[in-house]
Amino acid sequence: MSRFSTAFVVWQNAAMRDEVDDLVEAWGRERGDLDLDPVEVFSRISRLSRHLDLARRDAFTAHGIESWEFDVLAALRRAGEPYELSPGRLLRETLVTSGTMTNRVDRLTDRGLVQRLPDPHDRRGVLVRLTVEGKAAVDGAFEALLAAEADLLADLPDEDRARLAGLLRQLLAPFS
Amino acid sequence: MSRFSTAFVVWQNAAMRDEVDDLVEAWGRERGDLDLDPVEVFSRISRLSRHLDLARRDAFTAHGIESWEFDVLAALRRAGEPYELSPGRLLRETLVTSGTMTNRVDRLTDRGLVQRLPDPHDRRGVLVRLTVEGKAAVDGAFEALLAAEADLLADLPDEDRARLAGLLRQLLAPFS
DNA sequence: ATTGATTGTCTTGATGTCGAGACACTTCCA
DNA sequence: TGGAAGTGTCTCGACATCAAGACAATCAAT
Repeated sequence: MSRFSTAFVVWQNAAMRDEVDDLVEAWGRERGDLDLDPVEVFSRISRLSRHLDLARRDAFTAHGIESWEFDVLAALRRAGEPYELSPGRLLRETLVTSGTMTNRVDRLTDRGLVQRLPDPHDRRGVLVRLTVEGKAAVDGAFEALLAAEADLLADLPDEDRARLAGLLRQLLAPFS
Repeated sequence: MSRFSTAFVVWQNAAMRDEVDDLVEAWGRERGDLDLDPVEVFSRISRLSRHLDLARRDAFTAHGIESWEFDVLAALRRAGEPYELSPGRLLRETLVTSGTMTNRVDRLTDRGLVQRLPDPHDRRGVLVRLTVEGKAAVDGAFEALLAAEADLLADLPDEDRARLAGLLRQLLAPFS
């Protein structure tokens, strides 16, 4: 199958139709003077992102946590032992503002998933540490997320996945 | 060039590195037991979507409108003459709730970009119609958006764009 | 040592969105 | 023709987020 995946893709593309095809068709009727190629890529990325958010939400609620909770817990989990980060580092990782992060850490503390500790090296600072319960929650949720995402990729041959990841990397790299 | 574009991609992938490579590396250190392939695709889609939102915001503010305004105006514009849709149709197009749409139409009416009309065929209903000013605003903003998005695609050869769009369609089609 | 600038965190007020419910009109069927 | 179910829109209360500013501790330079 992998040797023929490109032909397979071409065949599928011809047969398959998605919401964005309708969108492009409508714009083409109204603004035939414009090159709509960018819409073919970016509108699909936006819509996939929205669907993905919903899939994430579903996967996480089965594990009793919400998406924003996962974002924070996952950043701490990725940091490795002892699973500690400053609020400032957390808000840079998760791209939210400081007020939002204060609120999030408050609620995660109430739920017993993280705890706040004074930073021994900087008396202005605080460290947020994952609790044992928090680590278990994020590990379970991450496994559920990977399973849900793997389902979404099920129809895509390995070779196409790698190609897709590579093309997306080319788009994303300039931002990093 | 087109004949060698696949090899070109492979070479670029080897040379280029993005934020998600770091993310996957960190997860791999902590959870080497998991298959992180889905992250390579979906995390890039999420992050690109976020960057794209910012690029959209920039392109639109240059034209004096906001992203949520564009979403509503563009749905009306795509509908074609006479640029009218019901609030219910608008909220299905833009995936927001009815309360949100009421609020948005209120503000767009205040700005003179749309007007509310009674639906002649259904006395329960209302039609939202693009004004002349609204049509000019959305056309200008759309052109700016396409230009900004074309910039983001500038480094990607035509063949790769088409391949990327096709792969994304395969992921998106099951949702549609 | 003292001053000034910087960094890190939290507080406050405003805003946009969602979800649930209310209300009006329409459609269907007896 | 009458009543019930359905549809379309709007209102209201709760909530998470953001932006700006306040406050405390640290660092750098004289």
